[in-house]
Amino acid sequence: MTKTRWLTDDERVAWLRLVAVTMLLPGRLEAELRRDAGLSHFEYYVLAMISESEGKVLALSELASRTNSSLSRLSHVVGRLDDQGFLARSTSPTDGRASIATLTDDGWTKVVASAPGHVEEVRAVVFDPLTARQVEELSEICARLLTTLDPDHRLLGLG
Amino acid sequence: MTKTRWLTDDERVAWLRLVAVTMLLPGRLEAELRRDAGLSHFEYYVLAMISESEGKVLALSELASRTNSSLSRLSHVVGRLDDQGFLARSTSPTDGRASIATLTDDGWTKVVASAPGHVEEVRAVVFDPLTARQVEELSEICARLLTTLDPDHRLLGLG
DNA sequence: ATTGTTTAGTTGTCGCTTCAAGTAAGTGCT
DNA sequence: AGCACTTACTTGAAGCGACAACTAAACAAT
Repeated sequence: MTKTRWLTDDERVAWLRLVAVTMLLPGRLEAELRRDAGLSHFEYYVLAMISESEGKVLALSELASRTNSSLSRLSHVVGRLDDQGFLARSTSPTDGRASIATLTDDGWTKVVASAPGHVEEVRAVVFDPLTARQVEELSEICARLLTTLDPDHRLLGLG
Repeated sequence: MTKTRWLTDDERVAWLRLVAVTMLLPGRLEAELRRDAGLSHFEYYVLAMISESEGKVLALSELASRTNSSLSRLSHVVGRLDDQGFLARSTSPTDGRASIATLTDDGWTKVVASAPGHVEEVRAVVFDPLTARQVEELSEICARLLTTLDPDHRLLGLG
């Protein structure tokens, strides 16, 4: 049990601000999507990830990596999105264990309809308040943090 | 319906990284506190906020502001923390509607015992990977974002 | 071939958050 | 003083996510 290295005053302020951002930002995205698209941010993110993949098809395990979710969570959510007709599930022809999710036409329409409002919200909340220089810095800072948080680059496509 | 201002490539990368951080960071804090202290991050944050207030006493509505939670959520959580003996509820003498939460000795002991591990985790995940310069930049960037996300400074103490 | 292990997903249960409704105290208007 | 309105919670029901247990397919070793 070594002595705790407490935060300096500057670090403490930075930390409180960062925590505040991580508490508030998800709520804003959630609210906009819920209101304008009737989707949770996670549901939108799932559909968006599939829509950006080749052939609009993804295995659930790959989807779980990219969305930072457990397979259990994903299984429940994909089930609901299936019920709503935004995607379809099928068994992989090359691996009998794997389920693959395919975006339906309705799902694609949904993503296309939801994206502009979502992007507007992202601009309003993140990019508009920052200078171009700060966007660069933020990007670099997040990249550094991700070397610890996500050493295998499981999010950000490509495992 | 004006034309969507899509993100540039650089913005898109920055955005994906930021989303990844906001997805992963809370999980790390949650896991450490759950493991070492048996508390959720939100429970810890509630106790910490009370412990830092004058007299270790706070009205629930003030607590709700500082923790970015609904009163409903807070009411449930405070009920549980009360059951566990970490705080006590009482009615405000000056306002019959208001409940005030008081940290008990056990609650104080819990916060003091949990803080070092929490700070270590914060250092490991956020401050150690960054240069001093980047910490400054991050702090400034978060401050800018909070002008939109939290215009009334409801979080960060002082409304 | 068979046995054991790993991988991929599903399902049921529990706990927590949200949401809607309700209660009670305070405030403003007349 | 009386009435509507707002504020500050509390409570119960419903939904989502985490966890544990389970199924089934693929792989690895002998």
